[in-house]
Amino acid sequence: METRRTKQQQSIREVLAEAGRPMSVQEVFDAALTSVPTIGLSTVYRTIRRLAEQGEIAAVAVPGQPDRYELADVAATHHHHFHCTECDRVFDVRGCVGGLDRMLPPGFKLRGHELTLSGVCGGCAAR
Amino acid sequence: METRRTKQQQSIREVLAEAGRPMSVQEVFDAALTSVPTIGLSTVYRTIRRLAEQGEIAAVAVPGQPDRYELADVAATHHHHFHCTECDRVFDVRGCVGGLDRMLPPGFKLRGHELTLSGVCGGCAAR
DNA sequence: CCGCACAATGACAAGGATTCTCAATAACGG
DNA sequence: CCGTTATTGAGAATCCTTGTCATTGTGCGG
Ligand SMILES: [Zn+2]
Ligand SMILES: [Zn+2]
Ligand SMILES: [Zn+2]
Ligand SMILES: [Zn+2]
Repeated sequence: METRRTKQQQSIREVLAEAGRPMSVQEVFDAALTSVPTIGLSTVYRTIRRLAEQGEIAAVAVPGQPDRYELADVAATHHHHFHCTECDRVFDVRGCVGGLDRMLPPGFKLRGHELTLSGVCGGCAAR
Repeated sequence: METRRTKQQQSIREVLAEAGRPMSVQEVFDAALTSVPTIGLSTVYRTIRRLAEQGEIAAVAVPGQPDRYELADVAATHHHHFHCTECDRVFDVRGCVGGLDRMLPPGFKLRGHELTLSGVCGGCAAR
């Protein structure tokens, strides 16, 4: 089972790399269209799912909205997210918090955590 | 516009109140069926959406899965969540973390936050 | 270079979750 | 009780995501 390199996959990676923030499948699709006008939505879904399964990208959930995705090398630099309730965009924020183990009930095993701040982003606050 | 009290809505509230953890619409529906066997799935979606809009319940997002909901009075007692990657259930955990403002870029305004721990729950870990 | 094998694609069908529509029901004030 | 009308339940409709499959084109061997 070889793995072939295509312009579609390359485009999707570039979009995610240059975005600087987690993007939805639809957002990736729209952005990828400019560099590969014939790309299909199926391909974007397929590629993103595979990348996620392979751990190359990570999923970010926001209530009531489709998941967003970002490159794992960004995710590898441990960070968290900020959801602007005005424009619905999601931003990366650096830093973390400690002492999470102490929050767990006995018997539970901690493997990871996801912290999402919410409020108004710089752009929306300015207006 | 009066608001009428129905057994369906009462049942849904009871289910959420007695669950002790955030539940998906389907879970609420299944549970509500035992007390109101004729209840429709539409009614559960409708009621949960209205309760969420009115701020009586809060939504909890998990990547790749439908939102879960919990009563706001539970949510009001500030707490967070634990997602078991084995059984996919979501649990409430008490406690919080501080110093979140310091994580924000300049110009951003913090209104709230959501922290979701993940790992293996007590039940699954036992097996 | 050329051609083959088969991974990947794109268009569309299919599936699942959520919302919408509407006639029938039932809560509640009179 | 009665009438008004908020609410319900069933199904259609919509949105998001995955599956299917004939076609395309990558990567390798000749
Ligand atoms: Zn914004
Ligand atoms: Zn962290
Ligand atoms: Zn579990
Ligand atoms: Zn907190």
